[in-house]
Amino acid sequence: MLRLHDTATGTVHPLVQRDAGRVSIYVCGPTVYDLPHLGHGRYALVFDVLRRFLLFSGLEVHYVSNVTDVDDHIIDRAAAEERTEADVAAEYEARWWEAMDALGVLRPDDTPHATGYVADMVSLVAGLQGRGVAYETSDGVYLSVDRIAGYGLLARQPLESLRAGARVAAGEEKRSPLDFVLWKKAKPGEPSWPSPWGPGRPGWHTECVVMSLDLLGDGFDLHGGGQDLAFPHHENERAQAVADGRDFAHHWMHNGWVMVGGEKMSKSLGNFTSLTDLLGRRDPRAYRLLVLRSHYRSPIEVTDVTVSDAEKGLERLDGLARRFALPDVLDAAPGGFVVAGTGAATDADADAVARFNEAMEEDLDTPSALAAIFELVSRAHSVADGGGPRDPAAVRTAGTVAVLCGALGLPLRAGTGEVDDASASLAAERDQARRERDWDRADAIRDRLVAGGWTVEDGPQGTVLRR
RNA sequence: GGCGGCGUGGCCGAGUGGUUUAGGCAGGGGCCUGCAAAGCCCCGUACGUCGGUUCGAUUCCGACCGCCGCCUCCA
Repeated sequence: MLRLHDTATGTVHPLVQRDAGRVSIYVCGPTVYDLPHLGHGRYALVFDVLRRFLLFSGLEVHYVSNVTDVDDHIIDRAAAEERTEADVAAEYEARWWEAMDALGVLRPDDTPHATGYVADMVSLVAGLQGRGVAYETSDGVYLSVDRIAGYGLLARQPLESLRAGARVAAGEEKRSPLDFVLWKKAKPGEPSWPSPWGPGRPGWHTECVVMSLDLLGDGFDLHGGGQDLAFPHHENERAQAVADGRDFAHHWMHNGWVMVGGEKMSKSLGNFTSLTDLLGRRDPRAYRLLVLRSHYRSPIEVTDVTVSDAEKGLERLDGLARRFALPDVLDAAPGGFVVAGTGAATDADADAVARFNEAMEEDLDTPSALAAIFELVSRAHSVADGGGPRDPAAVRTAGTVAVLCGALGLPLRAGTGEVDDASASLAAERDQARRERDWDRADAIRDRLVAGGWTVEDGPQGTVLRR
């Protein structure tokens, strides 16, 4: 049984399933007004790994993640670029999925869009107003936070201390500084939908309540996102659900920051690197490995050094795949993973698989899970050094590595990459020179290849080139 | 001001009240190799500071120092 840290309690406890064998998850997705940055990439990877591990464990998963396609940022960008809001949202949503595909993040089972749920949101807000927990002002409708039992649950502090630190903007008509907007009245030129309060648009915190409950139902298992969503976003979602008398998420999971030079990466600090940029320059799998190398709740530094470090780790895994010509296991049906030879595997293999599972089940301890994998890598090589790459025990161990990596969404690459004709003929020339024991010529050719960016290895069939 | 997190060997980064090590990267030595590369073997007595509990603490408790974050849009 998977145990996970729960933001609501501050403890690690079992992820209880409302429906046995089936896990329902809602993860807050992107607001599509700009390129995704590394922080988006991290949360997407963290929850992708969670989802894959649940599938790997034989569970069914209903994974829902939204796209916020109506929002002030989108409106601002559209105005600045003299485009429609829909046009801006469509462009950046497309860029989002490109990045997700590059990262190997599985598509959600459902991807609700805020604009598709406006009528339901209006109903919710009207209902809240009817119950007297929401009130109208000149610019919108707000929720009265002090009417909510347990407000502050996810912030992990009581309402009073939250209120003490709250900043108050001038000219606000809110009754309490923590009250938040449910509905925004449209200004001229802004996109709008009809409502009892006149034309307007929903506030950000409302969409996820409506969409998660609609698609997953009351009392769904897990709600997640980046740490910065815990408060106020998730707190406010929960507040609405509570006020509406609904049973909301039973478990809350939040991942830690991407840091830059010791500071949180964020839009407001302007210190962000776009995910699109990183994926264009580096092996996308390196970012996944980098994310997996630290615990999901710890901050991670993403720098050239840490990315390079991850790439070298990846090289070690790919090296194993090359030696054993391991197939790409990622294409296997997500729920159909079978741990290679679990029954027939050596005790050492079974032990490593057990350690992998135990690590993952204890709050997704991916660093320890990776340690188990790397130990298998060493042993596969070690056994093959004695019995050759066809040695059944070595092959089985290597296969286990591929399966476990697959469970983490990390495909291994056995190929050496495209080798151009000129380089291939140089390699052939070198092999000829080596057969003639003309070492000077062979080494000169190798130097040329290395200068051309190749890694040159002597394999059983002669020179092997790879980038 | 309130609340929370973190401080592990050159770097990254798990974990644990003591008996044998996380793991990766880098570095040193050896094996293999025509030489390399890849791979294998061996190597580093690390746990912020000061106290306390304990037979024994990096691991528990307290204080302190330092760093980071949330309380505002933010993954």
